[in-house]
Amino acid sequence: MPKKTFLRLDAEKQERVIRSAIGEFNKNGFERTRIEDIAAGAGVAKGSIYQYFEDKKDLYIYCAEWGLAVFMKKLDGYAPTSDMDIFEYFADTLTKIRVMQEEKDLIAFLSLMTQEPGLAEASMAGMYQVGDEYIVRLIANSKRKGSVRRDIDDEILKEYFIGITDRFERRWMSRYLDFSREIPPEQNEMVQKELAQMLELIKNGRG
Amino acid sequence: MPKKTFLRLDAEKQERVIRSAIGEFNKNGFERTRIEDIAAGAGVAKGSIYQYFEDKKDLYIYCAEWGLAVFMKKLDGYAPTSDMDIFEYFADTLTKIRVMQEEKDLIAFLSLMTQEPGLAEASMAGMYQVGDEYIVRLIANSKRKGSVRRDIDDEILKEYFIGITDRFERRWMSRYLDFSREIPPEQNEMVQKELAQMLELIKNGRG
DNA sequence: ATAATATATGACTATAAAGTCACATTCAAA
DNA sequence: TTTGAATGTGACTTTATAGTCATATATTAT
Repeated sequence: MPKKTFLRLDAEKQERVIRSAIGEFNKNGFERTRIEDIAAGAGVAKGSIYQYFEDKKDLYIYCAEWGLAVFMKKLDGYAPTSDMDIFEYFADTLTKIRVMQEEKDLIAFLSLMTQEPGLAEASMAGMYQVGDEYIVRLIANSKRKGSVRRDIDDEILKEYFIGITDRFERRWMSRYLDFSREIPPEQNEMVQKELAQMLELIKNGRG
Repeated sequence: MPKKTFLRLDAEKQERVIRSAIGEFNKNGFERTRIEDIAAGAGVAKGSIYQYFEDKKDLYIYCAEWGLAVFMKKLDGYAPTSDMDIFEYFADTLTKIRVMQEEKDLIAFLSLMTQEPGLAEASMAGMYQVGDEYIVRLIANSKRKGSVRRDIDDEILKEYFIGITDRFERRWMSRYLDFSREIPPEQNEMVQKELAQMLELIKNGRG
């Protein structure tokens, strides 16, 4: 838990500190990250970090919570509507990728977090859960509408969809990491073409 | 590179040291692992570790290489034959899971390795490549035989198959982690049932 | 049996970075 | 404009553990 001093800081400075920390943790992992570098990156003195947080671990955990909250808020704008079909949802993957691409540092941090032993495991649970809930809802909607077969267990369908989409999202996302802002149109076309093939496989099978 | 002293040790002692190191690196990550603990786990003195390896990093890299070699050898017995169909291959997933389950520590170590910045990235490449090559060969065989449709790019098919199977393998593997040796038969039945549903989705589609 | 060489050990040293703190600076209130 | 509280700072202290080394023990050669 950050100290009250940190919470009284103006939002801009808070974010500067957290983003710097996330960047460093991301680059080096928890142990190899030096508080001094985080401080330098945020343009404050090392001592200040200790005015804000109990210790390095406290800072890390706050980064996790903060990052998770920001990420979830972003994702929220991409939540499936109550009667949305899973295919409609996937059709718009490009938007999702773009949203995530804006926060690539954050996402990299969140996914590395899962590997840090004994730090923020608790915070993580929530993250996966949200994604899972979306898929579960979409499967229910789709079964109701008849666009997804009803003879397969929901659990299996969930794993199947997550397996495929995670893999492709990662693949596509990595294509956008290099571009800072302007994305060449052929990039988008390429993704759309691959997406179409992916959906085709899901719909008509025979791998 | 280990020192010659280490290489002259009898195989049993070498393995004890490496397995202990892998266990510790696995549990704590590179930085948080104490050489003293590795030594204790292997039943040798801390100083001995430095008779065997240049430093901690040297030991880590050797663990990576050793682990990779062991893993590949195990996997080798599970390579697809030159005319094997991808569905035949998947049908026997249970064997693969069992083989991997015997080396769960090793596998956990190898997959965490990818996250350690600047240590054994080079060694990793080989690992993924092998799995990829298997799938590529299986896709070619299957397209030839007609059990996989020919109108989808190999690259897309590869991502699709790896996405699904990775996800399910992870799921199933985690079920076997708790059991040390005797596996209740209903466990195997459960996996077989899920596998059947997974294959059904791949074959006939409609998510 | 003796010498020479290789291996084992754990108390010790060096070092890097976490965490502290006395003092400086800024801010807000009266 | 003075005063008290909050915030900022970086030189200093502490701590943890990587890595060393003098010495002991085991092994091998002659």
